[in-house]
Amino acid sequence: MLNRVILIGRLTRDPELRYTPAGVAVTQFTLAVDRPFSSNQGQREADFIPVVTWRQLAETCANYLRKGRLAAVEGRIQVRNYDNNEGRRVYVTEVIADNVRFLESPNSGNREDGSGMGGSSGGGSSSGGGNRGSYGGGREQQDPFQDDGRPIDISDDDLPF
Amino acid sequence: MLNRVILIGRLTRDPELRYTPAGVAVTQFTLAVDRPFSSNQGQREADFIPVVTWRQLAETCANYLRKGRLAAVEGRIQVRNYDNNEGRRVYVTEVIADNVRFLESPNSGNREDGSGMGGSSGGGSSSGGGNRGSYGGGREQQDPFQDDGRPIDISDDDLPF
Amino acid sequence: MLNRVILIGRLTRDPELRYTPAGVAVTQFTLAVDRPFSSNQGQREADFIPVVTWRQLAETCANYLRKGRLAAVEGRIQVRNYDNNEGRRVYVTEVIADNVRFLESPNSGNREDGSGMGGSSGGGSSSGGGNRGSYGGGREQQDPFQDDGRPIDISDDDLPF
Amino acid sequence: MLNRVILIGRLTRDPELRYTPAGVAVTQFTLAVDRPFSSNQGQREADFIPVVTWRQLAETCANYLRKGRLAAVEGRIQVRNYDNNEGRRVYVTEVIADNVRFLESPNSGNREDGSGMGGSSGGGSSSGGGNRGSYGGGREQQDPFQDDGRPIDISDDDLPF
DNA sequence: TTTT
DNA sequence: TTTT
Repeated sequence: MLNRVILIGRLTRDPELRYTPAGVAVTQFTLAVDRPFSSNQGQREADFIPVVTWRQLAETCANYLRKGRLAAVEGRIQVRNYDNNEGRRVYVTEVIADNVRFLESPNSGNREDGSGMGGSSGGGSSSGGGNRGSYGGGREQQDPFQDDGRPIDISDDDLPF
Repeated sequence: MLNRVILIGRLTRDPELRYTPAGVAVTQFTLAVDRPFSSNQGQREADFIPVVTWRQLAETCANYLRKGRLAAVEGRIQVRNYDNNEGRRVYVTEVIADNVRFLESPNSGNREDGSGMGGSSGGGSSSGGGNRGSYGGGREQQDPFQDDGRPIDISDDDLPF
Repeated sequence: MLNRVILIGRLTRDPELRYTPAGVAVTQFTLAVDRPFSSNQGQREADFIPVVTWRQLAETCANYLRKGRLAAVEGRIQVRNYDNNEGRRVYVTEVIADNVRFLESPNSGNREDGSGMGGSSGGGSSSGGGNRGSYGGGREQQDPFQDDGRPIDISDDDLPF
Repeated sequence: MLNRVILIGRLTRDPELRYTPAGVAVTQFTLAVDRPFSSNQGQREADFIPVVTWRQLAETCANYLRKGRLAAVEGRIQVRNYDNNEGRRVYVTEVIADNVRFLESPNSGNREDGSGMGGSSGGGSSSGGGNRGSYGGGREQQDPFQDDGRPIDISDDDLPF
């Protein structure tokens, strides 16, 4: 079996870093990836694809990625499910990333930022300022994947790899 | 932007061929893709990933793929949404395939079956017999993506590419 | 069968646009892709991977890519061979791209430049002279991209896709 | 940077297992991957793509793969070079695989044979093995996989990953 | 022959 | 030098 995904897109929001009860870092963000064609209403649309990173990569992503930034993500598709408060089973599809490249950095001019893998995470970074604008430069699209009341259940059982 | 997925897995059921009002073929199936590691309960798990094909490729898949068969799929992740009968917005993530390889065929011994792309679709649907076996050879897992009451809304607006 | 490559790297030189006798555009460039680890001498190394694009994509690449620019390339590996002037068979491996993303542009600040696919090529077009070399097609072929004295002939038989 | 290749094809010969002086296993084989179109002489052609695997994966490939078998390979493109006996620099392009799937097995009927990885179970960690080491890393290297009179030396410096 |  |  084989399950491989490669995406290039922009973050719809700042990444969210959390920790499992056992202290393992998890970061979630959503990538807006423009579709390669226009809709028949002539608009360019995007797919909003949830991405999850774990451990060191999670820390690095939380430190270096921000809303609007361009990133390349390598990983696999994972489908998990939970029962919501109406007793319905809900399916959640995410890309579990094992490699993230930062394709832009605000302060280093126009250069690639380095790797999400080997990168020493350095300090808190977050470099302030950042954060303008709608994700993709202009269109006011909405990130559908956030605090919509879904129970958040990160457990240490969810560790991939 | 870039959005590329490659999967190898087994069909959880026979593919479902439908037509849009304008007569465009669409085929949906789910691929069970084993995870590359075991859960911490020591079980091997799988992701059940919905795949959609259109037009000629849809016809070919409907003709040649069957429950339990191994296939390779190339495509892109698409996230669409609709409002369910409780007025909640539901997000559906699918792989829109533009290339499918049939990695097994029941009657040609142990050989690859050919391409889903250029393949002359040949005749009649091959419906016969089909349907033995649980998808992954043994485990009785459940395909979560079927007739669970979700409205099916294939429209001609959904044509990719 | 399946053959898919995705690269992100920097151009080692300006791209070279040429035309087949029938006027089909071909652009060649080399991508320097850093390896994901350091050598045991502690140096970071790169692979230098030749990329070939055809037709509209070739024009767009010639117009928008330059030495040092970051690009994402999607395509397939192609291996062709020719007999050199010593009568030895030489094997040439290239990535035939069907999609190129420009991940930096010098004049548009810090934004992605757009697609290599749908891009209107705009200005320069650079039609110039060039023109020989059979590329990719039959057997016993010449490498059109080397001006080191080997015979060159690009023919229109060499069009992929 | 990013460098990802996925291939499905057939082995042109039995794989060749060797060991470095330090006893690290290396296996080389060539995958014949049919092109997705016919030549203008109407023939279907193939690319013959050299694949290299290391360590445990090398042993597994040597044990389970044979000439003619269908396999899926995931890895990265590596370009190394050496100076041949005429003093010319020769460039060798190979896919360094980190995942191989056996898509056919002769004795288990028509089923997929399993993974080339041998996933460690347990919850966390896994990811096995050290890192670093560039295979074909330094400069001026020999191609260890050709017995045509060129000097052979696989060194332990060549370990990838 | 290589990019940052 | 190539597989089916």
